[in-house]
Amino acid sequence: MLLSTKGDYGVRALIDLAKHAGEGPVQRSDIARRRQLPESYLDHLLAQLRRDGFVRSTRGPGGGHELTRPAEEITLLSVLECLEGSLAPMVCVADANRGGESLCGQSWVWAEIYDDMRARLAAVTIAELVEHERQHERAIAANYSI
Amino acid sequence: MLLSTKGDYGVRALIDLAKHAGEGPVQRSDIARRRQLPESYLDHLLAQLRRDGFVRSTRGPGGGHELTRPAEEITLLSVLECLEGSLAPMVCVADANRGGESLCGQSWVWAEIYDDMRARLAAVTIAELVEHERQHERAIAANYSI
DNA sequence: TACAATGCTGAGTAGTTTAGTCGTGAATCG
DNA sequence: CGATTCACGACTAAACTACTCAGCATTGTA
Ligand code: FES
Ligand code: FES
Repeated sequence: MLLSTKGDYGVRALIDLAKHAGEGPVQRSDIARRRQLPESYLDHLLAQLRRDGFVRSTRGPGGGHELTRPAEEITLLSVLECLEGSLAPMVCVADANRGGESLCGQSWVWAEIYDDMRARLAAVTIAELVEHERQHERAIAANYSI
Repeated sequence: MLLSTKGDYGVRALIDLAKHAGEGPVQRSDIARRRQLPESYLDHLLAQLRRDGFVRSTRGPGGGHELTRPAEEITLLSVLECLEGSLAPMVCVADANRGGESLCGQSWVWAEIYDDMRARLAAVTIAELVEHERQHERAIAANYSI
């Protein structure tokens, strides 16, 4: 039932990019270090994200990666489906065969769960995750400053 | 993200047992044939279900498997967790470390999704699935009789 | 132009998981 | 006893995961 690490890692990377948006390209090595990801693995994830138009990359010195659009417009759902493929918990509720007859009498439950899940993931943007993180940092800072 | 077939198969088997409850032990081979499951695989699933107290088995001629309690008391969640282990979609939201600090800023989303999912699965019983199946059968029958 | 910094790509890989099969043994009924 | 049924563990092929690595392509700077 577990997602692979790809989705998690990819979202972490995009959060990092969003946080440094407007400061020019961010390098792979910086993302990897800050977010605790294996750099050579992150490489592949960024490639996929680029293919799907989430990021734009520039080579050469001073190069790196940037978001192609504001973080407010990037939903968690779109990122995860880019990196993980379909998030369907059962083959019979995958997007392809939604018209097909219910095979085993429990598929309707999974269909409901899947719809819920997608709705929740579609309602969260990378920008919100960045905001959450900033709030969390402020809370930590406040704790120490008291 | 996909569940393994174990959960699906196991639920199918329990639906079959529930449907024939009160008619004495049901044999593996019958379940396998009716529900289109590989019999020698079903074997392992029934073993697990027995270990966890969902079914009781008797050997010898006329032996087979029966539910230990009414289908109304068996939730989908309990069956799936028996056969699949934890259904957590991310390690960081697994039951073990629910107290642990959020690691990467998106775990709260997954925690919400996981809670939703468990709630939905806990709200459905094997008895309801049997009822659904019976209604479906009646609908088919009605269609043909017209 | 040389060269260093950076990203791009595909091949390879060790370990794990999935979805089973098979064989042997144990219990039970007649 | 012998047929029937479940019980259990060993085994396996195929797929997937989470990587690493080597080599190439592109770009900025001196
Ligand atoms: S076949 Fe899809 S839930 Fe059983
Ligand atoms: S570490 Fe759990 S969602 Fe990222």
